[in-house]
Amino acid sequence: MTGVSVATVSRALRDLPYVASATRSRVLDAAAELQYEAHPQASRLASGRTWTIGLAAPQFGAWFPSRALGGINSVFAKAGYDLLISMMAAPDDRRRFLHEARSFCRRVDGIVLIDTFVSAEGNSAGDFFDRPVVAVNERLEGAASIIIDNRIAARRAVEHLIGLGHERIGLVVGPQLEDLPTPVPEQRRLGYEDAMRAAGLPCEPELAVSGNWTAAGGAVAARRLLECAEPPTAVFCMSDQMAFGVLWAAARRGVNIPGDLSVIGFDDHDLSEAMGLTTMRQAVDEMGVRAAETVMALIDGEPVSNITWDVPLMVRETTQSRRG
Amino acid sequence: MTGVSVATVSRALRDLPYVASATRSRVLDAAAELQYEAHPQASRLASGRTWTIGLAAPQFGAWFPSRALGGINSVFAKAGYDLLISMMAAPDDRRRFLHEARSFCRRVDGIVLIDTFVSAEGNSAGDFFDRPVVAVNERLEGAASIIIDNRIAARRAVEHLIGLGHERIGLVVGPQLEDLPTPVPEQRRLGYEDAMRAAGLPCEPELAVSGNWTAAGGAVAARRLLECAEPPTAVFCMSDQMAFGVLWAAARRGVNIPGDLSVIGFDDHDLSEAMGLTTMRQAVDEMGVRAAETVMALIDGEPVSNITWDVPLMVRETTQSRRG
DNA sequence: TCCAATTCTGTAAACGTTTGCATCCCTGGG
DNA sequence: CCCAGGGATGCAAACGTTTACAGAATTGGA
Repeated sequence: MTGVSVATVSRALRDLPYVASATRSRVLDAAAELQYEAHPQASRLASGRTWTIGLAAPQFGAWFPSRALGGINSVFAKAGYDLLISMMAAPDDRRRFLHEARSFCRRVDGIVLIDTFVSAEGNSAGDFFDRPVVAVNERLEGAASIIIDNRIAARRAVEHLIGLGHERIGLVVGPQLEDLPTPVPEQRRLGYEDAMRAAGLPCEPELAVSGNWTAAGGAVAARRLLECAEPPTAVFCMSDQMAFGVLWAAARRGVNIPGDLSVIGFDDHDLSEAMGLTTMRQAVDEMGVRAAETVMALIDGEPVSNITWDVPLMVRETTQSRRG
Repeated sequence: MTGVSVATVSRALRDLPYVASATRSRVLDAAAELQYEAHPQASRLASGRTWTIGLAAPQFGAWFPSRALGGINSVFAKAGYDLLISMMAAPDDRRRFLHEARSFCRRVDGIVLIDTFVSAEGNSAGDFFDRPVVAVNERLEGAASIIIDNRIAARRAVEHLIGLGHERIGLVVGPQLEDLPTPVPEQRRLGYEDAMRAAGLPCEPELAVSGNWTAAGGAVAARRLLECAEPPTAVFCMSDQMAFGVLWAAARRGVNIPGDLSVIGFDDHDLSEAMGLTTMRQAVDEMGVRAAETVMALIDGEPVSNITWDVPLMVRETTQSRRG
């Protein structure tokens, strides 16, 4: 239609140098008119670039990954990358995923790992992947990473309660999941203990109860705590979901919040603002955006970087200074 | 390595007929040893099959799509399909998506639409897509669909309350979103009115308040309802999230649930069981599984089908018969 | 005016499969 | 013993780009 060769068309459409501007605009016009666009598979085969980023995470139903997906997707959509997702819902899926990692790598230019804890299975990203990798919520040798400091954030949460005058402070813990060897619960517990010890307060074992990472578990935990001989005046929950359970159980028993019990969570879940829950904010979508930008930078040859994201305290209505 | 031609290898690896079983096993062994696998881009170019399914939805952060993603992904992972996602977070993304639909189609074998309401922009799936399409939560000409009957489900929810003796029944409505022309709120409202009318009860305008589809909005709505001259003894919320807000606001005001106020929601959100919320269950993951299976069936040439999914009533602890 | 450097364009060889067609081999029936 | 027919294999042409290389056209300076 333009009387020009395919090579020139290819160059014109991709903004490569060495094509006369008159030629370029003729090609562009023709392409627009014909709605022509390079066949993706063919172009991928010839160039070796897939223009696809692989995203691996445990169930996207979970709060963290599904939120992160939003941020990540917006960046890639703008940059022209497709997003290929691989979900590890079942307990053994992490091993399956790593087993198929070579195959996965062939169809992507870069990889974003969310909450996958690949480091439990090997030492370095290079053991599994031959593509640039960025890991969210995990340090992984050979990969860029975006994490938060769970220990310090937890410590700051508890310090907030201590600063309000609380001394008996309950801890609702999320258990270590069998199939997900995350250091998160341990780190958050250490942060709790750091704060308590620094304030000269004892860490009573009876004040640390499991909330199973769920709202239902949080409710059970709250009941346990409220039935203590000497119940706590404040509670730090390792997740907002568990905090919701605590709030709910307390409300149903007529325990006034924050009058009788201050509650602080961790995450800043979608519902937290509505519930007025004081919490530590994990800015998941921002972390997702940054992860996406980082993997694109790695693809462009920039060096590996490690980022620690800030976790601000969001003071709302479920914490107040101790009575009396 | 096996002394056999590439054509035979290709046939052996794909389980095609006309390859001797001895040859096949030699090829399979060699492939296993070399960790050989067909280059995806090359195979896609040659065969025209992309082995990819496109999934479009508004923000995956939302409850419905992120849950559906789980079911969908599990099916495709097993069947060997990749999943390519396209998210429509911003208000204008639906138009953008449809504008790029031709390009999207070239990289997928089939399409799953969740909550996209494409039908607002055109009459038929064929207007935009030249691939098999299954629409979730929407009827679309030329596409298979998986929907629920919002009107009947809402009616059954309200009938449950009426059956418990309630007569003043509040309605917490989700507003019609500007950029998402869904018939959902209208249908659920009609279901409410159907039930009320059938029982000879009036539909008081002051008992229908907006909850903005959020927990925070639900809390506001609850306050409005409780401040009525003659407050309702029961409330039907168009979503569980809004019901959470109602529950929360009621608990903070000392309104006993279900003693003073029965609450029923719609969705069966993850947190609903923990909260003991009576609700209408949308089995999202099952709908996702079915959507995935349906698109695969369409690809295999089976005819378009329309499925209406059942929405069972989950009776839990937030509804009880009217006092006195 | 001529030459070198530079910009522009075309040719053709990849890229790594799939698949139509031809060929060869083997088996069994006449 | 021959031949038909079908199973098994190989050959080579797609698939639709990208890109190294070569050649043509243009420019600027001597």
